[in-house]
Order: sequence, then C-alpha cells, then structure tokens
Amino acid sequence: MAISTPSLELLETFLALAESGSVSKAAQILHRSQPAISERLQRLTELAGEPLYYGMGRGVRLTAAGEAYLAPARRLRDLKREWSDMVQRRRQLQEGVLKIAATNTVANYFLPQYLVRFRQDYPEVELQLRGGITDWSQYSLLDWDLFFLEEGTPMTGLPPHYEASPWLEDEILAIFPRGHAFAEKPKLDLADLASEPLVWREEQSGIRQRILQEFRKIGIEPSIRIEVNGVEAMGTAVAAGLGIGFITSTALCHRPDWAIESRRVGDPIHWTLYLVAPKIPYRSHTIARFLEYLNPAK
Amino acid sequence: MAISTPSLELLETFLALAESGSVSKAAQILHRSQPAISERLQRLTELAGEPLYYGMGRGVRLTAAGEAYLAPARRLRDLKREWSDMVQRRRQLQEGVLKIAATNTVANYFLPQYLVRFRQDYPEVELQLRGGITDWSQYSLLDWDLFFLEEGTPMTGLPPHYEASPWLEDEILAIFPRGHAFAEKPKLDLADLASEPLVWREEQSGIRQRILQEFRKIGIEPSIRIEVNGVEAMGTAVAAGLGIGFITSTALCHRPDWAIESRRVGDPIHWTLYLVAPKIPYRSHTIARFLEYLNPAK
DNA sequence: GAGTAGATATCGCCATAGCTGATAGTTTCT
DNA sequence: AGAAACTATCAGCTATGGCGATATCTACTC
Repeated sequence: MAISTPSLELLETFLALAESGSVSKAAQILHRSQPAISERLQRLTELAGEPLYYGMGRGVRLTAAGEAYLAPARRLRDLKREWSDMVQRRRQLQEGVLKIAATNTVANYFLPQYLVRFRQDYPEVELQLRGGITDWSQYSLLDWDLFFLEEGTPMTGLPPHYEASPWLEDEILAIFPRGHAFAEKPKLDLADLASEPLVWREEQSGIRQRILQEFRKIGIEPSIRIEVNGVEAMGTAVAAGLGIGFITSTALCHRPDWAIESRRVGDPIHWTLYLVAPKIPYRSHTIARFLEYLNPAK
Repeated sequence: MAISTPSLELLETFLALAESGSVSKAAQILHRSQPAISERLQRLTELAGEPLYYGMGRGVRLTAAGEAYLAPARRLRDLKREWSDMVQRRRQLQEGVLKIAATNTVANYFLPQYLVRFRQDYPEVELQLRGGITDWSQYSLLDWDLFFLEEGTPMTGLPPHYEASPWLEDEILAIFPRGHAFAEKPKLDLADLASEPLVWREEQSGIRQRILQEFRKIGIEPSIRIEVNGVEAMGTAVAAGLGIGFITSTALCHRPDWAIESRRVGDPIHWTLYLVAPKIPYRSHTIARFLEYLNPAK
C-alpha cells in the first residue's frame, strides 16, 4: 500500500487545529471556511489511516496518534519557514555569491571601486573575484556570473543565455620616459611610433591586439621585440627606458608615481571593455543588483 | 511582499530536475507530462524570485541560486520521508502506545493472557496497563484507550465516542473453608447463605454489587459485617474461616492453592465484564488490533 | 430533563489550479 | 546545414478543493 504524504498545507492545518484546539478556530487562523478545514482534516486522517482527533462538542482533542504526529509536523513547518527565510535573505541580498572573472588589468584598475561600494551595501554577499585570466577557453564560462572581455579578444563561444554589452570606453595612451623627445609634442601619430622601440604586452592582451589593429590600418606590421607581462611590468619597463609603451588612461591614473609621461596617439585610439552577464531573465538577485552598480546610468 | 512557500510536490519536482539534469527526465521520474513539469518549475522560479536553472539545449543546469536551494529542499524531502515512515510503522504496529485501565481483578486475572500474546506479536508497541482502579470518576477516561467495567458498576458519563460491550461472561461462585458443611451440597441457594457469616469485597466491587442485587431479588438485604479489599484478601479470609465469600470462577482457577472449596449459587449467578473502547471510526491501529486479540471470535 | 448555544460533519455548487496533447522555438551534434 | 533532442507555450479539459447552507451532535443551563 503506497503511503502518500500530506501536503505542507495539510500539516499546517493539523498544527492549527492542535494549537487552537478547535476546527473553527483553525479555520479563522488559516482564513478559510470551517467546512474547508474540516474536509482537509478528513483528508489528513485518511492519509494517516487512523483518527488523529475526536470531537467533544466544544472543540476537539488529539488522540495518541495525533500527538505522535505533532512532532514531525512541527519539524516540517520549521523547515518550511527556513525556506521562506532563505528566499527572504536572498531577495534582500543578505545571502548569495557573486563570481566574477576578469583579466588582471580589469580586476586591478577598473573593478575595485565598484566592488567596494557593493560590499559596503551588501556585506553578506560572498564576492569571488578571479583576476589574471588570460585564456578564457581554459575555463567553463558557466562557472562565472560575470566576466569581462577586452576589445580585440574574440567573443565566440559565449553560452547562449549570456550577453556581452559595452561597459566602459577608454583611451589608449602612449607612454615614454620623462625627458623623452616626445614630451615636446601635444599628441603623437602612430607613424612616429613605428620607428621607435616599442614595449608590448603579452599576446592575449586586448590592448596589444587593439594597437596592432591600428598599425595594420595604416599598413604597418610592427615587429615584437620587447614583451612584458601585465601593466606593472609595462610601467617599469618604460620608465627604465626600454621603449615606448601603451596603456589605458584609467590604468595610468592609478600610477602617478611612475617616472613616465603620456600622450594621445592618433585619432585618438579608443578601446572598449565589454561586460558579459546573463541575459535579464537569467539573472539572480545578486547579479541584477551588482549590474546596477556597474551601470548607474542605465 | 509575502513569500509563499512551495509545496512539497514542487520541491520534489525541483529535486527530480536537479538529480536527473533535464525536465523531460524529471517528468518521466514523476510520471507526469513534460509541460506539467515545465510549468511547475516556472511556478517554483516565480516563488524564488530568481532563476534556479537555465536550459542548454541538452538538459538544464542549476544556477548558483538553484544550488543554494538544493540543501533545504533535500532536508524537506527527508522529513517528508520520515513522516511516511512513521505512518508505515504505525500501520504495522511497529510504533504506538496502548493505555489500558482496569480494576485489580481484571488486570490480574483476566487480561494477562491477552497482553502476553499481543506483546509477543507486536513487541514495539508500548503497553501501559494501569490496575487497581476503584473509582473511575477520579480519572479522565479520555486518557485511556481501553478500560473495563464490571457488571454492577455504573456506566454513566462515558465519553460519547466510546462504547461499552459485554466482553466476558463468568459465574460467581460461593467459597468456603475446606470441611465446611456446604461441601455436602452439590449447589447452594442464596437463601442458605443469608444466615451464614459473609465476607464482602470493598464497596466499589462489581461482584459485591452483583451479589447484593441477587439478594434483593429475593427480598433480603444482607448486613455487611466483614469487608476485605481485593481477591487475595477474600481468599485468605475465607480460608481462615471468617465466613462465606464470593469470587468469579476465573479468579478462582488462578488460585488452586487456597484451602477452600467452591459451589454454584442460585440459578447460577452470571456476571458480565464489559469492555469500553472507542467506537470503530475512532480506533487507532493499535486499539483496533488489540481488540481483535480480545475478541478472536468476532 | 428539556431547551439552547456552540461546534463539527455533510451536501451541492462552482471556480480554478494544474494536467495533457499538440506545436513552436532553441540548441547541440553529425 | 540538417537532424535530433529538448524546453516553452497554448488551448482545452478534468477534478481538486473552497464556499454557503444545513443537518447533527455535544455540553451547558434553567
């Protein structure tokens, strides 16, 4: 004989009966009519196979069987409340996880200000920031809530429910050591730079790809002689006089200490950072809220 | 914003999805059509307020939110199973309580054989036998599953969902010391006894009331000079020669060691023991089964 | 004891939640 | 690019469960 379990509603009804001591009062508590509750309790009795209470003219009283079922019923109710609490906490962002993946450049120079403000408002949300990603193909993109693509990086293979949108537009500046002859000029041309020794970022760098693309526009294929890893290395290399480098203006603002100067290049060279996030219907509360912080305008 | 909790069915659906990895498979597991499950999951998502999974062409995958809800959902399922198990155990009498109240006479001489057999078959049921009840009015009858009334005891004030039915019919015998002149007679008349010294049981005794009733039938109101408490005292008092006593034949059979003899009295005098139990729709599994043991014929 | 107030069970009706089958719209694999 | 696998949506229907009215019962009171 199969035993079908009563619904939570049935158990709530039973508890209301047990705690109020009468079917009518239980009906009031649950905002139902008395016959409705009466019927529910009959259903419950049916499921238990034995009577759980008996009427006494004034109210009802639980049988031994009823008393026995009281404890598990209460535990089920408690667990149900636990669920509600969890929904509540997640809605109010008192609980949750936010997993972000980014390159070192983005993680170090673009994101921190947003993360700090978000964390102040929602300290309970667990922030997982993974920087230093160079090759997206090595990661399962589905493991991340948010990630960033630099212009010049291929955008193929995105999971279908994610979408990429331009997030920040920045300018790429040329940097050179203090005292370099370029300091005389208000702005530089790409053609000027082609004859100079150039310091390049690593191959996966969006900046590098973007600059190469500009060179190709004017028919130049520069040779890569000096290659450094990351923004830091770029700064020190250029300051040391290894050559001319390229850097986003945002990153540069963070390091006024470097002994370098910067100038605009070309038209100038704009560079866009793309934000990849789940499409709207797929966003958790956490993601949705954090995106508001990232795009206060929208 | 009110948070309504999903039903257990919804949670089972969610778990089936999580554990099978696809809506269709979950539908198979739950023996429902695929659209039904799809709709259930949408309802669940609605309740959570954020997506719990996303489709990927082949099956679905849980979001971080989905993973977070997995644990409480599992706990709820476990508790649900616990309930089912409890129903099962109670049905099979692997769990339960049976509370019986009786007079000493019934508890000591009539019930033990039934209790022993029941206990052998259902050792898990907790038997609570309360003997020595003399005055029912002092107890809340509702606290007992079963109790016994001796003929001659008033049956008023029974809770309405209980019913009394004749359980055992026994004969009341007169007892006297070995060597008494009554030993000559094959049977005795009440009138013979009226002139003898009589040993009486305590006032609440059903036997005493029954005998008095018989005396009154023939117009005799015997005086109560010797009163003893309980069957044991009756046996020893009569053996010692204090007078003629009355005892049920069943009780007598248990004490062949007493130095007494017995004879039928009157027509003879029958005495009925009534069993009081909840009416059929109010019987727990335990009560119902034990009654089968008490009335193997019926 | 009879009457009455208070409480529960039953009945008929009705709304609607939820299931089914068909179909359209995706994504993945070959 | 085509086929297979899967999910979402839609229209229609069934039947569960709620409501109001009423019957029935118990307990209290005069």
